[in-house]
Amino acid sequence: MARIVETEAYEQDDPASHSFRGETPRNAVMFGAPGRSYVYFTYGMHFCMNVVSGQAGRGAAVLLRAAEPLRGLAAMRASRGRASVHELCSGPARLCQAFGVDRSFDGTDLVRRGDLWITEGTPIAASSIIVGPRVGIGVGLELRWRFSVKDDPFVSKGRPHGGATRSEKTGPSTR
DNA sequence: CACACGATTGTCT
DNA sequence: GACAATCGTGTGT
Repeated sequence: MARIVETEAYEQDDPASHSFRGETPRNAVMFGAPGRSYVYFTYGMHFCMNVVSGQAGRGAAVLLRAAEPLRGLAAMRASRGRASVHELCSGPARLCQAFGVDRSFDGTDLVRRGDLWITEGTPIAASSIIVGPRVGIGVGLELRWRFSVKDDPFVSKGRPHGGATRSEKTGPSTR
């Protein structure tokens, strides 16, 4: 179980989004019902997980980039190899590895409690949410759709994140 | 069918 | 800070 502390949004009219060029076998889940997980394989070795966030047919999702481990740390370490608590879930692929998320979780209903789900967590003050450009993309940098908890030690090290704060809502938890 | 390229991470210098 | 690892996917021939 972990508390999500960093996310990025992707939309269909967004050159950085996997859904930008339309539906394909890989991103099909993105165009389906919201609340499901879109898991993709990248760099020949990593999985990353998103929460489908648009209406069916829209192709929008939120990438989960980092989380604070809360329970089941031993299992996370077993999946990731010995690592400090700060390195267990601080990155989209690390998070997936810690939770054992692979392509078989593509399309999982994250609203319903099952093997993997997300539920509402403790509210985070709008003033504590940092907004900035997304990480690891070459286009769409003008969109500041990366959100993270200010000064949270479990945020990924993808890039310095000194943006302005903005309004948002909560910090849920997974499994 | 061939090929270029990742919404990354870990290791080495 | 630089770079290798490693292969599914999308695009073009």
